Amino acid sequence: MSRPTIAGVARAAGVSVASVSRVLNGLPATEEMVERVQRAVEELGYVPDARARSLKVGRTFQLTLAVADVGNPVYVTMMRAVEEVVSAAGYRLVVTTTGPDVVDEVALVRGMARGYADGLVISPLRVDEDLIKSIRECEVPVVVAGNVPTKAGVDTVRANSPKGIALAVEHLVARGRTRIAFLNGPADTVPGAARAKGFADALQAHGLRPSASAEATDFTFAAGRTAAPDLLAAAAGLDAVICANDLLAVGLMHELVAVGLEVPADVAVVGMDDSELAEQSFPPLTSVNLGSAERGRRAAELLLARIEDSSRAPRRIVVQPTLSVRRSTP
Amino acid sequence: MSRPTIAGVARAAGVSVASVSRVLNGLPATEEMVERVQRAVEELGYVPDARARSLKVGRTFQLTLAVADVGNPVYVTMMRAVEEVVSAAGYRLVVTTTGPDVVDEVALVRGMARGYADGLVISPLRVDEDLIKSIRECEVPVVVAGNVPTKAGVDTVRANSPKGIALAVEHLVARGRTRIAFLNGPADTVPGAARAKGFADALQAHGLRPSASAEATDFTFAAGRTAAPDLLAAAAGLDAVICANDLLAVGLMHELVAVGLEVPADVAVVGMDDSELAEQSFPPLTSVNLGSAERGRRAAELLLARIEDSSRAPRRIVVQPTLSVRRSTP
DNA sequence: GTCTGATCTGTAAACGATTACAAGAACGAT
DNA sequence: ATCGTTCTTGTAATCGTTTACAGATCAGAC
Repeated sequence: MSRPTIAGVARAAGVSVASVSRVLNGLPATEEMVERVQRAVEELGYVPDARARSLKVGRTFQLTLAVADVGNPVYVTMMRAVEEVVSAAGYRLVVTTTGPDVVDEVALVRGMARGYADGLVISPLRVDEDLIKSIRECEVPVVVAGNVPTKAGVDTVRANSPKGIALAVEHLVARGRTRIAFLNGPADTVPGAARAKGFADALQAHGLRPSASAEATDFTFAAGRTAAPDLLAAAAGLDAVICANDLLAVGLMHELVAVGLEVPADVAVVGMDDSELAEQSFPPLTSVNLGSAERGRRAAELLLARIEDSSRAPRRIVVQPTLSVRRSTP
Repeated sequence: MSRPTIAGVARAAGVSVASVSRVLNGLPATEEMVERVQRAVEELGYVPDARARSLKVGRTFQLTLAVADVGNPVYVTMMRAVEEVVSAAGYRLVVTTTGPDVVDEVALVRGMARGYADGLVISPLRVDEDLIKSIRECEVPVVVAGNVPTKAGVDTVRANSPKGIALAVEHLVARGRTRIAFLNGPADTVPGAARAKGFADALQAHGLRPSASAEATDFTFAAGRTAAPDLLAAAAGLDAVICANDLLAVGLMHELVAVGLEVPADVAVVGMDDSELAEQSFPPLTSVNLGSAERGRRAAELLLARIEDSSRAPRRIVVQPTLSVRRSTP
């Protein structure tokens, strides 16, 4: 005995399938009709088939979130925010891990044409012409959580990481630190490039020169540890390090302790993302809050809005950073 | 100009829709036929519609993963493992957050009848008769990542947390600690109950009595901090604490430091889950590895296997724990 | 009593794929 | 030349909904 269909309900209730559908979708019907249909639905334990409904209405009530790595706490924060907005609006969330390669991202965006989801939030690490082209031509609405050129003409929600780094530098300078180094992630990524430039500019604004900078091979804890010795070797006597994200910062702190340097007494450390890890690390990490939760929320809202009205002009939202001061800086 | 359908391709190629479908699905066809269809597909940029396909074949090629809280690093680990297996098998992953309430879990399982996914991996915090009933009656295969009674007759993959706690106790005793306390999460959850009992049994096996125990309101960092003072007040002179997960352990360590106790010199701390946080915390946290990645992997494999063959006997897999010793214990 | 309009319900045609079945082509064996 | 077999292709039914359209019912106005 297999699942009852709407036809079975109609038969049981002695009405037409159209009437059943109407009652189920809350369209006007007589009291008696509603009553009969509901009884039949109850009795048979009928549940409408999402597949059939999707085909007919052309919507799946699913949205996709694509991130490079679910292990990064910043994506967890975003994901939670997106999930919240999306499920409140009656959508399910499909989570996809793209990995670091842009070709996989392009393939993903192209694949959206299959229509398994009604929209996409993508947070790309690396962006190229192909990716932008695929996004513009995508069958379903796409919102980019990240930085793409204005001329791309797509909805975006991005952080202002140069400004964030400026906040960090300002804070460090105010506390008397001047020999400031930068531990970046891969510079060929969009955030990596933006943060490198932001760091250079921020130091210049204070009349300082970079004490040193190093580039980790990834935005991960392990890469942070690995890159730390290089950074320390390059800059004798540095008194502060700004890191391109919290994982790198925590990795660095472990190495600092290992070589006998104290945080923040000897070296102040600032992270970025203000993820849960910043609060949990020891000492708790001063971190630039780039608004990942808000970016996730806004991106989801933008996507929902565009699904409602596909003709609206593309919007570019910038979420401003704040600094969460904790004990890793003096 | 909207998306081309299979009919459009057929027209462009001058063949029937059946032939197009066959070529696309790799069924036998002449060289010329394959050639013509592929050219037309290429030309029109045709991509098959997942919604229509789902309706016809009765499969969506999606699987759902339901966890209580995506913010918990242990679920991130599981999720990554599940995603890997599932996407290698050509499925997409729908991630759902159920929250702590069992009624929401039941609603979720019932909702699977809508057929938006071909299977479900659920990791429930709290389990009751209703939930088990809904799982048994579910329209699609369900694998429980967690502990449910054998008589429930469902596929499960679970950890052996009592054994894990025994490992922790053994380790602490071997290092000369005897005044051991336990910081649990909510005892009305399945893992909470199992771990409380495991702790009591393990101490007894060593002829020890619990130094103290406390119950945090959640398995979170914040709850760990909040519960810490109670624990310390209840047991003057404790020399070790085992925590029901890593977040609680890290929360506790922060409080220990705050009251001037040193880890591990004064108090040894052991976490559970061996999540990435254990490695990242300072000092790095000795933690019971309950095999979350492997549990995720096995659960996904079990689900795929059951989708292939729904008549196979339910399997119960137990993943054995190991202890990752780090510097939070002497 | 008839007509108009509004309101409710049913019939049937979609949505876009897969696939059972039948028809046609090709080919070798007799 | 005919027949049977095999292989390829096309026609049309089907999956389970939604919804355009038309038919039925009914109330109120004349």
